[in-house]
Amino acid sequence: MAPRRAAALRGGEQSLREHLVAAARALVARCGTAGLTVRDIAGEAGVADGVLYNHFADKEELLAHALHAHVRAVEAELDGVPPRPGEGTVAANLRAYLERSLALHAAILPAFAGLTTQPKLLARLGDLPTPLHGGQGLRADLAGYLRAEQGLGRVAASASPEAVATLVVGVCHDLVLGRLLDPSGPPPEPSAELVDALVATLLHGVLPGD
Amino acid sequence: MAPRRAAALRGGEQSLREHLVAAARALVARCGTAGLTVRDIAGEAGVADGVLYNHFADKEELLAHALHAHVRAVEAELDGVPPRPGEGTVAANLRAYLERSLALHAAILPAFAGLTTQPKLLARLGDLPTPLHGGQGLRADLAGYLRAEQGLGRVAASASPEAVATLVVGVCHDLVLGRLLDPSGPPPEPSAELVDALVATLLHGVLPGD
DNA sequence: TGTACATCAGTGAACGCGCGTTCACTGATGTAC
DNA sequence: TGTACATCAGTGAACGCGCGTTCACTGATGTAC
Repeated sequence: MAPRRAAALRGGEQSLREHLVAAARALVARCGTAGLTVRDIAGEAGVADGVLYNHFADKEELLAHALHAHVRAVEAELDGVPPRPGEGTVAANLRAYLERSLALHAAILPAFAGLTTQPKLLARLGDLPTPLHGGQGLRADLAGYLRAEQGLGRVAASASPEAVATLVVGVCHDLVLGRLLDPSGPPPEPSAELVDALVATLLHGVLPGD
Repeated sequence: MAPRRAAALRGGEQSLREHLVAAARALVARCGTAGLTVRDIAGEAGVADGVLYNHFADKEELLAHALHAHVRAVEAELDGVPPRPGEGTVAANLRAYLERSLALHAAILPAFAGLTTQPKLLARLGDLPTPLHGGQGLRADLAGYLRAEQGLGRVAASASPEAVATLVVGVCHDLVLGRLLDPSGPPPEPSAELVDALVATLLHGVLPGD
């Protein structure tokens, strides 16, 4: 009772299911889910076209797992830890959050681009055990950080942590989407000047005499 | 030398080309370009499947014109005129720009969703005479408005108009994208409280004692 | 230890469907006489 | 004015392709004797 083993797995110890998710994840990270075929995935995995149906109900279930794995991998690769309230300066911490968020979205958004038009895949994603953050975790972290700084008096009590978090995440969407819609675009990183100006705006606002 | 006339045009005076663009525009506005077939368009137009190739090189050229028309129509429908520097208060004007931008993106982004994954269509869009603004016009308007207010001393000289414009447009992307990725989402309009908080953040920043 | 057999995950050719696109045909209108 | 013909945009059945999915078959491994 030990049947055939996939040629691609000879010598490895991974299960074929995990192997398929890993292959799909590599492709999704590179080109997103749109235009990705089951044959592409089987080819990347070095495995027969049909096997995936021995482990997943359909293509979307496999892709949902691949997206899920990708997001968790990117989050795990974010270097350093999020800034802690009371340490350093609020300016430096806000900049750190902005840069973390930019890195996260630059790695994740391309994979999610086109997802809005794949309701079947969105539904499969919703079925996964841990609801997928998709950058929402970082947004909540930032809002929490700001609330803590309000408690310490380093951020105005009148400020809205949710509004700031929305502005920060929004900027990331904007910068990454702009690049996706213009393939001849500039290098991935936004200029240090723009990041400076964004942080300064969030800190001081635009009104004169602050 | 007056050949056959499309059944759907009987009584109308539009050219079939314009009729096709209008039909495609209606569908694109409703459901975006992803999953839209040439048969859907022909059906909406009440016309034979093949006619579009008498007027356009391919499906993408027609869709590019449809998107173009849609953006211009939405821009034309935005009510009122953009705030003018020196009039009213900066706070009210910033809010007006934010609300204009939200309305614009709510109407346009769904049609652009999934565009990142259609390079052929992106290329066709780039071929169109007027380069498509896609909300970039409003961004430039806002930056220009802020520069003018700087000249009048109502906005700090140290502020960055580009950063503020990026934050405003980014928020719109964020709010609309969030709704697209969660079909069970809340009503289109973000709460007045959030808009208030966003404007206040842009005006005053988060630092205490401003 | 050696041989015949049962198991069942992996294999990949084949199926069916929907899509973009083509093209032989249709038929309303203008022209020739 | 009336009739025969030429024009060519519109028509829609058909083509070819690529996709997701299926399923009869393969063959490495464990079991029976």
